[in-house]
Amino acid sequence: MEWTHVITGPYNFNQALKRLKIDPLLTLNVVEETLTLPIWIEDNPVTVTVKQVGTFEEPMFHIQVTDHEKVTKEAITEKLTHLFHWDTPLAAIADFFEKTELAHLFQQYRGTPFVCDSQLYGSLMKTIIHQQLNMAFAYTLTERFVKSFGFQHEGAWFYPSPEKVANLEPAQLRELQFSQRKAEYVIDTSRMIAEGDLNLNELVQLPNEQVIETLVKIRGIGPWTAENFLMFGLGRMDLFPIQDIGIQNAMKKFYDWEAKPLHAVMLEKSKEWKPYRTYASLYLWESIET
DNA sequence: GACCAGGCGCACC
DNA sequence: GGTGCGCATGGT
Repeated sequence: MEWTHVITGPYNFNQALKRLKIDPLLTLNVVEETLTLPIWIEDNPVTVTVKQVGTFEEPMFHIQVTDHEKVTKEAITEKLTHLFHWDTPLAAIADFFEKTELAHLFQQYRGTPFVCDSQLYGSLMKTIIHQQLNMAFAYTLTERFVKSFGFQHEGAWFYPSPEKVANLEPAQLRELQFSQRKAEYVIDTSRMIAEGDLNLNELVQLPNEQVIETLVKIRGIGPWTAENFLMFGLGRMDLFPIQDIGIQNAMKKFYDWEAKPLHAVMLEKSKEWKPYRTYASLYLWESIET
C-alpha cells in the first residue's frame, strides 16, 4: 500500500538524510530524497520507504509499504510522525533559539529535524556499542552486529531479538572486534530484557529522571548512554549529554574556546536552551560534520 | 608511535 | 565521592 502525508513546514528532509547517510545499515538516496527504514508495528517487522515529494516550506511524503494484514496506514503514519518529528514545531523552535547564543546555528540549520532510531531495542544496543568509539568504527561494529545476528526483511536490516542476543557468548562478539567488556554489556542487557527485568516499552511512560535512574543501574549503561537513549530511542526533546565528546568539541569550536569546556560550563550555557536541549545538541553536532 | 574517539566500571584512596 | 586506568581498533 502507498499514500501521501502532508505536514507543516519548514522541514529539511535532505539535511536529515545527510546525517543518516553515515549509518551503513540504512538504505537511502540523498538526491532522490528516499529512505527505507526497518520499523516495528506491535511485534511485526515492517519495511517502509519514505520519499520527500514536497518542498522545504510545504513538505509532503510518499510512503510505501508492502501490504500487511495486521498493519494499518494510520499506525505507520503515527510511527513515522514520531520518528521523523513531523509534528514538532520546527519554526517555533528556530524562533525560540533566535534569542539565544545559538541563534546563528538555528538560522543555518533551520527546519532540520531530529530523526530517532527506528527500533527501540536496537537504539539501546547501538548506543552501548557506540560508547567511546570514533563514529566510523562504531558504525562498522554495529553493522557487523546486525548483519551477523539480525535479519533482513524486504531490503531493510532489523536488529536481532533480545532473546537471540541473550543466548550469545561474548566470544561471538569478540570475533566482530567487540571488546570483552562491550560484549558483556550488550549480552547482559539483552538478557535482562529477554527475562523481563527491563521493559523498554514501559520506559516510554516514565519521566526522563526515572528512565535515567532505571538504566544507569545496569552494568554498562552510564549517563551518556541513558541520555542518548532518551533522545534517539524515546525521542525526548530536552537532553544535553555533557559527557559527549562531539558536543564538547562543537562548543569549543562554536565559542572559539582554547580547550574543551568543563561540565559546569556546559551546564551553565545549556540552561537557556531548555526545554529544547535535544535540538541544541543536534545542531551542535551538525556544526562539526565535515 | 602517540593520542584521541558520540564511555564505562572498577580499583584505589 | 573523587581520580586513574584499561579496553579494541581506526583515524589523524
